[in-house]
Amino acid sequence: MSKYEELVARGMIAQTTNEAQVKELIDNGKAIFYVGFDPTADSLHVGHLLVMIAMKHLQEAGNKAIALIGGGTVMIGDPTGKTDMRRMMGRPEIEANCAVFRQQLSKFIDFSDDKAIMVDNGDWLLNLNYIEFLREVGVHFTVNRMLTFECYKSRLERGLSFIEFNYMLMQSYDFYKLYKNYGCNLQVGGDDQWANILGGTELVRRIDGDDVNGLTMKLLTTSEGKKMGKTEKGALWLDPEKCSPYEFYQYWRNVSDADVIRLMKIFTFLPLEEIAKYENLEGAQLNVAKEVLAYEITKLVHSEEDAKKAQDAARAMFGGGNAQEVPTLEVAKTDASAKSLLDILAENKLVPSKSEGRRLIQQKGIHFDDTPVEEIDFVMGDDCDGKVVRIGKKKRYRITLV
RNA sequence: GGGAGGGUUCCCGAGUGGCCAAAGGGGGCAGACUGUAAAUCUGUUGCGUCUCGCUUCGAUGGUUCGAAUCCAUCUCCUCCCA
Repeated sequence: MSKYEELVARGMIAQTTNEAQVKELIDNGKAIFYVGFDPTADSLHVGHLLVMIAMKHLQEAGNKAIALIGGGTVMIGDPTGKTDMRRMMGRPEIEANCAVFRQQLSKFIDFSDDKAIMVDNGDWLLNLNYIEFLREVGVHFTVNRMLTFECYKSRLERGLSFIEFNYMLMQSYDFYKLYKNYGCNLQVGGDDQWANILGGTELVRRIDGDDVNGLTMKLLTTSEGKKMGKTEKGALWLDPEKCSPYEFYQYWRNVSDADVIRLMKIFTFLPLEEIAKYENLEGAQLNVAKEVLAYEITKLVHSEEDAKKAQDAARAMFGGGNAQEVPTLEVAKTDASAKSLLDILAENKLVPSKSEGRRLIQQKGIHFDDTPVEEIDFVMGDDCDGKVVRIGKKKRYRITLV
């Protein structure tokens, strides 16, 4: 099975501009492909993961990767799927984000020996001359054509500012620049990027008469059609500081039955034949598949060691065993019998507010040492060292007196 | 520039002087049931020193015993005309 066929079989590919050409490029290691990341936050998140995995697949097949950081486009803001305009960001913030992205991306793709490069479109976008840009790029776009794109159509109802309307030109220009400077011949992105990618391929064709291609990946949704990767805290971050490997593991461990196999094909590098073995599992047996899924992805994003720890912790916690890997909660010796458990939890931000915590206690959602906490002002006492506090069903912390 | 209609709690959306911390739905959280799943049922969903108090309904000021609701100014959004 060729690489392209594998990607299809894994259910990752949504659309291509020219399937035969794209397949030919990828399977022969001739693709010089780029993926854009807008540095809107200080970490990548699960939404980026799919395309990062795709990059790894493509690089393994011998293709050269270009990671484009949108230091320029981020100042415009992609209107696709957005209701409001993006917040404008300052350069220092953007540059800091770029550094993090590079570090996170390097877990997936190999930047050594020019096998992959990272560029910032701020380098060419920020100092553009408006008139020149209009003459060079603007002439190739017709408004009527742009308005036929779905992403703009929907925005016409709600209002679309001129600055956002230009996003497509910027991204198209990126493709053109990369094609010129690095011989980039393929853009890879989420399926929501389809229109922007087409803009780029057409621009290259209009200016140079050359064919470059686009490839989009399926958008991640759960079996209920919801966007994946959102947790109560917002996005599911790849940065261990923002989302611990344990939390990360748990996210995947808890996916719906209906999603496991599909996610496994997309997010792990396990051979398809091996995944096929899990496909016949039913009911509770699927938990095995979920463990594998969670383990593999955690290993990929964090490390094998983190994955092991997370798995041990999860097994111990839910299997009833001795959970050494449970995150610890440090409590000052003087507080253990002086302050109520509720206060301590609130101080450590383990409950969003005291009212919320109070509610949890009333609904028997908080357990101390496996017994439900009954009183709002429950105090743990001095012998709480090593005991486990449980908040809700899945959050547990081991008390350590300090 | 002219005219019309709007900005309500995480989101959508009721509320047009006191019974409003504000209906209903979505989402979230918790409990039951389970397989750390889904579905279902129940509870809950501003904050706190919690049978009470405090802060919220675009902003500021005003009328009133009392305002999300009335008035004024400002601001932002949408639509129609130019």
